[in-house]
Amino acid sequence: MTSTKKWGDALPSRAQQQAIKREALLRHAALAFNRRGYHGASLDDIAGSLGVTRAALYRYVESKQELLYLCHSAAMDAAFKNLDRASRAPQDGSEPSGLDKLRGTLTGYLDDMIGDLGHGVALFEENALEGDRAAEIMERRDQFERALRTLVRQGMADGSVVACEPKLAVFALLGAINWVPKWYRPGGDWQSGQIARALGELITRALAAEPAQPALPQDIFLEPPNGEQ
Amino acid sequence: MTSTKKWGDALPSRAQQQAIKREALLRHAALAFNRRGYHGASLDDIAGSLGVTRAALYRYVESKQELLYLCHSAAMDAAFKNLDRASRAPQDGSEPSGLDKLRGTLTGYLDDMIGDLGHGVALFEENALEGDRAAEIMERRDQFERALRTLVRQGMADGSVVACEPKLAVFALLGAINWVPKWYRPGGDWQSGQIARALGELITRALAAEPAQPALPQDIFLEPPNGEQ
DNA sequence: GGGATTAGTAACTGAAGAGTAACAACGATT
DNA sequence: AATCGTTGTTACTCTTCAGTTACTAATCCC
Repeated sequence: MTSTKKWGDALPSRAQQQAIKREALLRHAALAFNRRGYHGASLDDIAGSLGVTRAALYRYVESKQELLYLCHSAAMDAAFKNLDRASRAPQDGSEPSGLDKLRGTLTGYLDDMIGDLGHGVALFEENALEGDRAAEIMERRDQFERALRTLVRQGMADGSVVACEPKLAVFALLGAINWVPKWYRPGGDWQSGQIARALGELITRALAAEPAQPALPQDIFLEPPNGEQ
Repeated sequence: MTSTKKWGDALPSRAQQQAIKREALLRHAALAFNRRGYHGASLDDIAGSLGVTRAALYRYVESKQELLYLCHSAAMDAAFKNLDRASRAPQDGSEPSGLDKLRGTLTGYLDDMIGDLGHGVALFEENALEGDRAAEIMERRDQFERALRTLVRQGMADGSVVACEPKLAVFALLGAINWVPKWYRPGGDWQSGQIARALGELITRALAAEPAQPALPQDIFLEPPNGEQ
């Protein structure tokens, strides 16, 4: 025997399986919360979509509240990850403009939200969070929004962004992005990365000081993907 | 006696009072639905905010579902009212461009949503609608979205709108607008009309073929209204 | 004033749903 | 094979909440 385990190392360990299941649980929960709202989505629904009974979920999560918290926490992780990446990475040798950073952050964030791994889809329903968890998420969210506003201001300073009220502008951008889970259906006509890029271009153009860029990969979209109006 | 009624005609009639109370109920319900979600907002909450007990609400509305329906219905009424107005009214003698119509529709719609009379604030939670009412609202909403896409296409034809995918663009615009009730608080730093106009300008610029217009009443916003970041 | 209509309340009913506890099935380890 | 930990189930409990009913108070109209 080369290994003490059945099937060698092909099967994931117990701990790994636990983690995998937890991930799946978060994804399904986020989907349910998005569709029906926190209070509207019952644990029976979520458990059912996983082919399991409600009681089983408590092996992976201590309460429905924690489930919601974990979704929001993952979303915030993605937000800051992309903010960091976009703020750091030089665009093409030169320092990226405020608008570049903004676009990079939002595009990456959106891609994470709706992409294959995206389970942090729960962005409505923050009011359903309670107690310390609520406070923590609100704090992180405010921090993210402040950072975005700073990027807007930076863009106005470097000439990449038009004069505007940063708070209002950031709300508008986040609105457009956070709305996506309402209509996006994986496996639909569009790929997630495609949407993220196109939408990122579209909404950051609302802030761009420059005239519209010449259509770059935009032209993918010139034809409707199917015949609908 | 000039009138058979106490207080003359100063007091509204019974029927008028009924209507006024119903309006107030809808406003408070919309607010509660927006804040806590349909399932999260209890009728006790809503009744309490009106200084009344839950049972009293049933004088004005036959069920919680109807309450939600009426909110959405009012929102759709506002949507089509503004679509009509903006599509009809010539901007300044000449036929308005696709972009003009789009901006007019969305600005007016948003103003109605958050303005003083705005009680149709409930735009999330459409999934909480059931049965025939759900079908009707969905149908009207789809019709509105189709009309907006048509305006986008029209704008591309007349040169006022850049090449883009209309469906995606409309989703983005509606996202930004529907997000507003999440952060807007009446009596805050900004007036509703001010927000509607500024946000309308901002988001339609995402679609404008033209270079950014020179800052018009935009400059109201150049200074943050109070000292916050 | 007095009878009818309207507005509202307090108390109950029934259902849904979150969380728990007792128990069964499975698997790994020895 | 016997044991122990893990995963999951069934069957409860307890709370919350929508909706109803039977009543009281006010208001209108004659």
